[in-house]
This record gives sequence, C-alpha cells and structure tokens, in this order.
Amino acid sequence: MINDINIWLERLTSLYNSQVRHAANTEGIRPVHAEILQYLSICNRYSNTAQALSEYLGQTKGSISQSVQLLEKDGLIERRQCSEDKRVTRLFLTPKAQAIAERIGKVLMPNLGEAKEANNALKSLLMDWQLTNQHKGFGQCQTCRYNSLLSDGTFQCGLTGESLSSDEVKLLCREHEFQVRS
Amino acid sequence: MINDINIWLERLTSLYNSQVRHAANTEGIRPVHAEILQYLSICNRYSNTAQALSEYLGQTKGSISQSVQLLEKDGLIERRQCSEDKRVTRLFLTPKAQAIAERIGKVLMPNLGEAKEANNALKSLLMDWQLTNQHKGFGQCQTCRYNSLLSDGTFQCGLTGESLSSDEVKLLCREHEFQVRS
DNA sequence: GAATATAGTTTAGAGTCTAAACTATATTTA
DNA sequence: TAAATATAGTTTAGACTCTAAACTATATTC
Repeated sequence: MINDINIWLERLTSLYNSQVRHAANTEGIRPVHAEILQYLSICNRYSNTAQALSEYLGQTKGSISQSVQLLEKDGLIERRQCSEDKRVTRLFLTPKAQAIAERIGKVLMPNLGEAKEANNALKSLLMDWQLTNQHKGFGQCQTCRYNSLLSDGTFQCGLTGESLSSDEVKLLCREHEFQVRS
Repeated sequence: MINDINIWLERLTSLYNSQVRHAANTEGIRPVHAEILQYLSICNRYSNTAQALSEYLGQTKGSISQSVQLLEKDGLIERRQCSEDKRVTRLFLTPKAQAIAERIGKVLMPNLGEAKEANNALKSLLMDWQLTNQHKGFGQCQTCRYNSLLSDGTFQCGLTGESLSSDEVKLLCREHEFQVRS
C-alpha cells in the first residue's frame, strides 16, 4: 500500500521545508519571503513576475502581492513595469537580497553530487508527476522542447525566438515544457 | 554554479507543496492540517506525538499544539495520554480523518513507479542531506540500523526490543538512523 | 469598438507562527 | 533521597499570512 519511493519523496520534502524555515529564521525573514527570493534568484527573465511566483508556489496572487510589497518595503525587491506589456511588473533582487539568496542557496542547495542516475531519476519523477497532474511549466530551458542549440554554440528559445547563453539555459522558465515522449 | 540536481529537487519540492495546498483546499482544511494528518497516517507507534510533529515539520511546538487543538475540535484527532510516560500525549486519527488522509495520500503519493534507480537515488540523496545537516530521525524502520530480521520472518527494533510486523517496518520512525557507511 | 482575458492590488476576516513564560512529569546528580 | 535539570506539552500576545472576492488597468479577441 505504502510505496517506498513516495515515502522518500515525502521525507525529502519535509526536510527541505524545514531547511527553508531554518534558513529564513537565520536571515530574520519569513519562510515565504525566503522562497520568493530563492525563486527569483534561479528564474529566467521571462519568469520574474508575481503571476509566475503565484503559479510556482501555488499561492493566490493576492497573497504574493502582499508579500512582494513587504519585500519591497524592506529593500529586498525592486519592481519595474514591463515596457512591452504594461500590465506586467518585473521583480528584481536588490544587492542585499542577492546576498541573502546566495546564503540561503548554500543551505538549500548543498552539493548533493552530480550522480547521473540521481539526476535522471529526479528528472523522470518530476516529468511523470507534472504530466499526471497537468502541471505545466517551470524547468530549465536546457531540458525544454522549445530550446535548440545553434551552430555557433548559443541556444535559442523557439517560443520567443530570442537567443540564450549557456548560463541562461540553466535557469527556470515558466513556459518550460518537457519533450513529449513517444 | 547552479547544480542541476538541486534544481530538480527544488522544483519537486515546490510542486509537492503546491499539491498539499491544493489537496487541503479540496478537503476544506488548512495546508498544515493536511500535513499533520498525512504524517500521522504514515508514522509508527513511537512517533505519533506533538514533539515528533514539531521535529518532522520543523515548526515550534507551540504552533503544533495549537493546530492539534483545532484538529481535535474538528473531530479529526483523538488525544490519549501515554500510560508509560504521562508527559506524553499520543495522537490518533479518527475514522473521518483517516478517510481524509487516504484521499490526500492519493494526490501526494501517486504511483511514481517502483524504479529501483529512482528509489536508490532518493534514498542516497536523503542520507547525504541528513548527514551533512546532522538531521537525525524519520525514516522507515526497514532501512534503520537498529532493525533486524528475525528467523521467524518478523522484525525487531534494537532500541525498544519490540517486534515489528512487515507492515510496521514500512512506517516512519522518529528514532530512525541510517546504517553508517564505512 | 465591444467583449473578454490577463496582471496585479486591495480589503476583511480567519488562521498561523514564534518566543517566552508556564505546568507537569521524568531523569540525573550530589 | 532531595535538588537540579530535562522533557512534553500549553498558553499568551502580537506580527504576519492566506484566501476569496471585488477592483483597476492594460491587452487581446471577436
């Protein structure tokens, strides 16, 4: 009845959440603020909005809106209206917040090894889960079906047509879609 | 700089939290209440206390205490003082709560496959992480250094001396310790 | 140009969270 | 064995979070 793999996942998650709480405490901020800073430090330039945060964290946009206001008041986030779509406000970490995010990252992203099998296992777990739940989005461009490697060594996003550096394709994108499996 | 495996873990976790929130919403309860019911449905008989919940979820015992009170008021949890140690109150799910936990489990514990590699990958990830953070506890007895298989096919816990069924060794224990690697 | 969709804000009210002080029981130490 | 300390849990006050729903503003579709 109880599937071992799900128990590992359950525990891994509760441990992760525990660490977020602890790291936030150390920095003197709320856990949800730590999550927001963490997300903004690993998302790409298409994905740094309140709407994306709401989708990523699974909270209502009202809640995100309030948290972002507090973070702005504390000098951790800077908001800039998007010139192409004036409904959109893009969020940026201030240097102070970047330093915090980096310290939090050290706690949340310890060197867990580069093991190929673990990497593949987590990836296929995530694919399965996102597919069965019709959850779309949020993955690194380098694993996205719309990403292609150009002959000059740079990458290109098939959705926006823009070119991406090798650093950029490691960031999280809200438009991300896995390759459909045959 | 950004390690791929950590990004998968990060996303897996946010997705899991998202699902908890969603499942809780569907059941008309708070996310943290869902987590408490979920934990109590997979922990063993040594681990169903407020203290264990506090350690597992990484929250203060004051916070857990309040949540447990609300759950009791809603008829989802029953509290019984432990006769061996009267400081301890053991927590039990009511039938109503068991039904909820089962439905939540279906969402949080989809059939993610039994793949041996994924299983091993998650396990070693968790071991590494718990070790580097000096986090002890919370794992299935079947992977615990104190657990041994008796000749009659049952199991025995080396800490309590009690014997455990093959169902029981699949539950989470707060005293869990991995085998120390040589 | 009107209808609809999308991004984000605001509000009220219920609830969560923490630290710290507290009660009660158990264990250790002198 | 009595005193000191440790452990399990409760209570309190106050700051903060969360959601739903109504709202503004801009963009897209028909």
